[in-house]
Amino acid sequence: MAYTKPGETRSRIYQFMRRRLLDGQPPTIREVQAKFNMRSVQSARSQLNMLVEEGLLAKEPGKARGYRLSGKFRKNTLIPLLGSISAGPLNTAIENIEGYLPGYSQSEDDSIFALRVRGDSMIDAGILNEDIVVVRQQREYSTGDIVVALVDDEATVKELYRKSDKVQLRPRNREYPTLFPDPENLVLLGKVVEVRRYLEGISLEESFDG
Amino acid sequence: MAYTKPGETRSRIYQFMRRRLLDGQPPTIREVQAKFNMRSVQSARSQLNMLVEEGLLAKEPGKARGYRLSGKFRKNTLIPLLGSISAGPLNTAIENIEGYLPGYSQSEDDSIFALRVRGDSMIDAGILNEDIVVVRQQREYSTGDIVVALVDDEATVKELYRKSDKVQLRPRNREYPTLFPDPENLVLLGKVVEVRRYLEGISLEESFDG
DNA sequence: CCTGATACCATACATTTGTATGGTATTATG
DNA sequence: CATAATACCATACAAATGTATGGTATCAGG
Repeated sequence: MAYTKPGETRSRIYQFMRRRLLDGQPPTIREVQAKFNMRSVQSARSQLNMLVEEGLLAKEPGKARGYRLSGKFRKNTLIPLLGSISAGPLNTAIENIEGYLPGYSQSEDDSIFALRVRGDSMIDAGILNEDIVVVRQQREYSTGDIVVALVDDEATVKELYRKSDKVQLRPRNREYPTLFPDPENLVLLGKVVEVRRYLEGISLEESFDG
Repeated sequence: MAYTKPGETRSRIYQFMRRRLLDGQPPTIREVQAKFNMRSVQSARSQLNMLVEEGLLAKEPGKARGYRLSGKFRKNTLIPLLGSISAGPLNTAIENIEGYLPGYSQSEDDSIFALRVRGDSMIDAGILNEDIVVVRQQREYSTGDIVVALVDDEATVKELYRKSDKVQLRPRNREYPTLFPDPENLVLLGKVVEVRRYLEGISLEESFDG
């Protein structure tokens, strides 16, 4: 019986693992074995080990179904949808979580959250009232970024403009005025990295504490 | 030592399970036991069993980490992002999957897929060029639904209008004409239930076959 | 207070699943 | 062809995990 070319099986196993893990159902080694018609557990296991060594997978040794997607790669997580944001650091806002959205996160400690947009000041950027924006906290912001800023204790979505020391928060709707916040009092909660709109009344995940 | 009120622990266990399962890391019974400071495996197990009986959880008996979220409830799944859609049923289109998006699915056998929008004919509905629409196949469509239709072997996103037997596919951009497709040749691929826009160059999951 | 339901515990056992050891066959490459 | 790397196999064992049995303590309602 011919063997597969070196690396070929491993690549296919990785695809399989990836799908299963993203799907929330980590397989056992023996499931991999069966899936690829191997007659020995060890055949599957050694392939998996090599994937770990290559850094494509991670694992918790000894634990059943212990393979994980490597931290190097994007990972499915739940993004908290915050009901309202008041002043203060984000930690305090965690109190009122309206629900969770399934989404990506690049790195483990990405600070990502979601907000529902009120108003139509960004309508020309395709962000409508009631849309949900996914926001990532950052240190640096560039001109042209769509950001969430805290103005008068209220979160607002605007386009950021910077020229030397002056900062502008521009709406994308001619009926709204550009804001010229005092740079020292400007609080940027993060950059909008994604926009979502649910066209059907989808009740998001209830919040959980446990 | 006082016991918790009936139902209280169970509710908290459910929250825990839910989070872990949505997160793709099904816990073992003993993990639940430890999490809730129980001194017996069976304490945790019986609670979990009751959750299964209540229909809140499902399980694969005998399997390690075999608890799942019940099918009754919305569940995180991966939505395939189709590269291009040609004529024919969806099954044939599965060939060219560009990637996967994390998303919800209501029922197990929901036929859901995603498409990247080409063109700006729906710009007034806040759907821009390159946006991604999540589409659910349906039998019935109503006036006002935003649908994906197959016109000349190409998928197009439009607003559906119906009057007696006449069907219109209206763009939401005055520079584009309304289409009056022959009702018999009209192929509706589904209804747009969600719109997404990634503002950063996010390379979606590579497609996998295995 | 009585009673059933519920929350728990202790312990043992069965199965699933990860791990280890030692081997043969095939592929790639100089 | 010689050699190393790789793809596989068979079998055993150990650890993690699910299951079963038989209990005691607390809660809730009449």
